[in-house]
Amino acid sequence: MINSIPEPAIKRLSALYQLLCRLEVSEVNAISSREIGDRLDISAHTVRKDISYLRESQTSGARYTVLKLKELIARSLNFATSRKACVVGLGKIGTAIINYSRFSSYGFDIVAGFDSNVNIVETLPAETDLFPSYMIPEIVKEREIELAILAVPFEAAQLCVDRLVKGGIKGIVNFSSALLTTDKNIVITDVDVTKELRVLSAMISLGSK
Amino acid sequence: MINSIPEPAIKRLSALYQLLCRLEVSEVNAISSREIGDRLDISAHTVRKDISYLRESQTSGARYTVLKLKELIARSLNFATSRKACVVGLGKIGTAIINYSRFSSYGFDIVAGFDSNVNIVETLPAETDLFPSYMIPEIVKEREIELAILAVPFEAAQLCVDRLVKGGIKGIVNFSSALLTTDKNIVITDVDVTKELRVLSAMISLGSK
DNA sequence: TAGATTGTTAATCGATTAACAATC
DNA sequence: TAGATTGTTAATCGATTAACAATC
Repeated sequence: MINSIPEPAIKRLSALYQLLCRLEVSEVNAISSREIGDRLDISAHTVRKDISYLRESQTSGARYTVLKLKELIARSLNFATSRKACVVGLGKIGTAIINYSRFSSYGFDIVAGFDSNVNIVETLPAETDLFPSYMIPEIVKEREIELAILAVPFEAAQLCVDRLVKGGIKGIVNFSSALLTTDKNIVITDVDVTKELRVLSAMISLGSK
Repeated sequence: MINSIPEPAIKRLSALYQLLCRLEVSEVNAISSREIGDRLDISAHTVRKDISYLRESQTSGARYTVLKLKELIARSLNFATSRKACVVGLGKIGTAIINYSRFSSYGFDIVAGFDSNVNIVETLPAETDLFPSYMIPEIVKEREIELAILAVPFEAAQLCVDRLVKGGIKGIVNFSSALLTTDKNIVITDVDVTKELRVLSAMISLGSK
């Protein structure tokens, strides 16, 4: 029933969740669909429509209660239960991510880091357990890691993905510029600065937006 | 005429461009829409449709010549002329990006780095000219910088954006987790690991894909 | 030539926008 | 109560998929 939320709506709802967390900190109690739309740069219609995907049909003419709406999204999109994650590749990006302490407060526990260079694994100062890359399948399975942040060089990316999949990974955030191939049931998001710059560049040139 | 390429198509064409660059290096000469589709995880229909947005109507039954198609995309999306970019915020992420040397070979010249901490600006070893943040408007204007990579902490983000806009920036890749507000004619892409993890998490839970 | 493949028009599918009754 | 706002159905808009003639 709740199953069929369109992917664009999931993305917007994730952004909305983030906004609600911020509002909660600033002690804002209620917000209208219009205000949300202004902040997130989408229409108020879309905001209400997106929220309606989650609802168990209870009509109301009052503005959204920040806390309640946050809870509703958390429940519907499963943000309440925390997930285990790992970082693969401990270069500059990987190290920056693994030392970014705020993940756990957002429901993501980084429980392992991997690098092919044993030297790095042994000497890097980090609060997280570090392992050599060949141990990925073993550790991912053992610690029930569901998500991976991949920050290895281009050439090493596919091998790491295969190892992660072998361990039973469910989703990957890909910081390498490699084009990865996997089973359809593993979700991958690509984060590629060069690609983002290109898209921006094209949009500037074409004036499309 | 060429103006009206839908945004999803622009994104896919940027990915295709990247694929073609790779194929060129591996000395592949020709490729079919089906093969492209397999690699990019989209349908062959979509590939052909996307390419048709660029074409000056010249029918052909032969597979795409890698080099020609690459050139066509470069010409249509303006990837040929290089653009100037800057990095704002020289923490771990910012430093990693500014020292990533390959941007220039992709048509992006990073011509300045900024940080609010004068100490960092003076001592950081980098090949790029570094400046204190208050000089952003001046330098952006002077050097005709069109793109910015924003990697400052959450709290500082909006101030930096305002300064960039003052200098006449056209596009921003936002690595901070802040929700930025600006004129409609400035293009912003958000790169937020936490948000990506959330979206992955939701998609895993809902099984939607 | 025959099989394969493109380029593009038409058909379908899905998301966004509009509208409005129900509610605060 | 009256003005504002939600939740949801219906209408619109746009992108993806299908189909097929033109071409290699």
